[in-house]
Amino acid sequence: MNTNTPPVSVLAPNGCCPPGAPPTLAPDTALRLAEALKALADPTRLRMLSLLAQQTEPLCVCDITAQFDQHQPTISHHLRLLREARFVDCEKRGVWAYYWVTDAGQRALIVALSLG
Amino acid sequence: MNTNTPPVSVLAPNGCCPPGAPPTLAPDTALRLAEALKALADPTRLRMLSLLAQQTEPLCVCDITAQFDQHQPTISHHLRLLREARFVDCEKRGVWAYYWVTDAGQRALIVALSLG
DNA sequence: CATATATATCGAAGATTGTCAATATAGGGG
DNA sequence: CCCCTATATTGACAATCTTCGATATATATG
Repeated sequence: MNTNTPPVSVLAPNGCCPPGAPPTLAPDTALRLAEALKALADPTRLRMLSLLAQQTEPLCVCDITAQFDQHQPTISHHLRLLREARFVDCEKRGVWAYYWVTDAGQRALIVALSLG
Repeated sequence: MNTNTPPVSVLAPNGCCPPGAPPTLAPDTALRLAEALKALADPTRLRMLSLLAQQTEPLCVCDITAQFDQHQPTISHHLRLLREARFVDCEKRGVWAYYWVTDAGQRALIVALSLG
């Protein structure tokens, strides 16, 4: 189907939603979704999530840092944003901090990748 | 499953990907995905996409503008970003510009909504 | 042609974000 | 107790983003 011509019908005639159709987005829902999307909308964070999602065991920050060109505070900053979005979680063991992907983080990554 | 404890196994032991598992993200792929996610990561644009996805017919800019609290240049700016991301397309008829959601835009909206 | 209207573009102000150097915190080893 | 190392936090700066007023463009109408 050619999306460069106006569609005869896209979704939801008369406000009634056909199967699989997104309903109208309430402003507060849009805000919440936008926040989750912002946490994903950075190449470094996407790669971090991908890296963590491939691990059998949680990774410590120094191993994560080694995979990127950015400096340690920057990595720490991105990990914090991912944590605040509940896409990763962490645990301190001695001097080290170990990170892993949450269920929500895995779903988010799969969702992001599906954007092609 | 409790995501607040380190997982025994998340995905991809030894770099081998289990069914449905995201592969490592190449930097250029991450960049491209991040750009698409940025286009989605705004409450106004999410609501615009949702509004357009519900229409049987393309909507003209003045009708879109009427649904939001922002001024016309702001709406025009957001529509441009959605267009550059190929999530919407438009056509001029006389003085009016009519917008509709592309296939990619519909997929993106569904994907965004699936973030919960 | 003059005017009115719909939309886009420009330019600027303010907010947010990504990055890093410097510093703080805290655990482990001598 | 002192030092070394791993990580987090702070503060600064540049870049990017959102928004809006002003203006440009283009079409229809009288």
